[in-house]
Amino acid sequence: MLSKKTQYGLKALGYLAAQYGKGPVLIADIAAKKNIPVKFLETILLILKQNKILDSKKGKGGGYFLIAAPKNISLAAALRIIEGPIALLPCVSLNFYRKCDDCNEEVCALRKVMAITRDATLKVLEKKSLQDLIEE
Amino acid sequence: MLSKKTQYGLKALGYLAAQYGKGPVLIADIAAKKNIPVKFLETILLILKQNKILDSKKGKGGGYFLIAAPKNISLAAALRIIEGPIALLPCVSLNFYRKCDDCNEEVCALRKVMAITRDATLKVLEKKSLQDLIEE
DNA sequence: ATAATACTCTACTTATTAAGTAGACTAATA
DNA sequence: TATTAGTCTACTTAATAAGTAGAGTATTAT
Repeated sequence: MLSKKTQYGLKALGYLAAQYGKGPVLIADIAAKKNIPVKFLETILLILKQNKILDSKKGKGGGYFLIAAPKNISLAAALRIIEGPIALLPCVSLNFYRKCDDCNEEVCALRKVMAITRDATLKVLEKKSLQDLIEE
Repeated sequence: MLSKKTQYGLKALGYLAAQYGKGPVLIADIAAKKNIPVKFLETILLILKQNKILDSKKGKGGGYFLIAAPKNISLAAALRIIEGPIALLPCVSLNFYRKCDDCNEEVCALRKVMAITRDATLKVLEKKSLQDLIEE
């Protein structure tokens, strides 16, 4: 299950996607509209900025905004930044690979199944984008 | 990511699948072969027994064994018992549904995407079984 | 019967992560 | 230069993960 942090982050991104092209949006605005604790949201947006999904402006008229068009940012990319690995086991993660404690990766049956599962999940998440998080 | 508990549980089930039909297997045996802390494994196997995946016999010649043939137990079923929900959000879980805090489920775009993701993941996990966890 | 075997159950402990908060600091604008 | 608004460091609290200890109960062999 996704952490609250990730859920908040994706909701915020959906809101910013809807406002794309309309200039910076206040943290407080997003927090209010999406029912997210302001201080918590600050840290989430900062992480997204450090990872080149968002940019920001300080001072009056400032706020956060998407660097790229919503349809060009996949949910997989967003998820990896906020939540971490998408795979169910570290040893089949494409972006956060870690070796298993002591199973032989060539042989491990669990690994094989989890790699297939990862592919199925990724096929959806790589295709879907922030565009798909925009509410009517 | 799956918890250690779940990884241990699935490895143990894979081992029991390989021994299916050969009578009870000792906890200590499984633990030794699969490098799992014995006491931890005890609690995991007990949960699987309470959920009708395994049965056990006490005393000499005792141990744990699968109730049904490995190919008749899906990974989805095993995962749900040990790990819990397979979906990424409580509001799209088929077996562990919980309402989201304050988003409108009819409208929520995130929910829609996560339901599609769940379906893709389940399509694999429902089809794969303990048979697929048997090592050559 | 009874000793040995092996699962069962209650009750911990310890470490890590999740979730959120407080407050000072820095940059941009009017 | 005052106001606005994001940035950064450093907490706190609660929950969950991961594992342990030890007594109890059922079964089998002698």
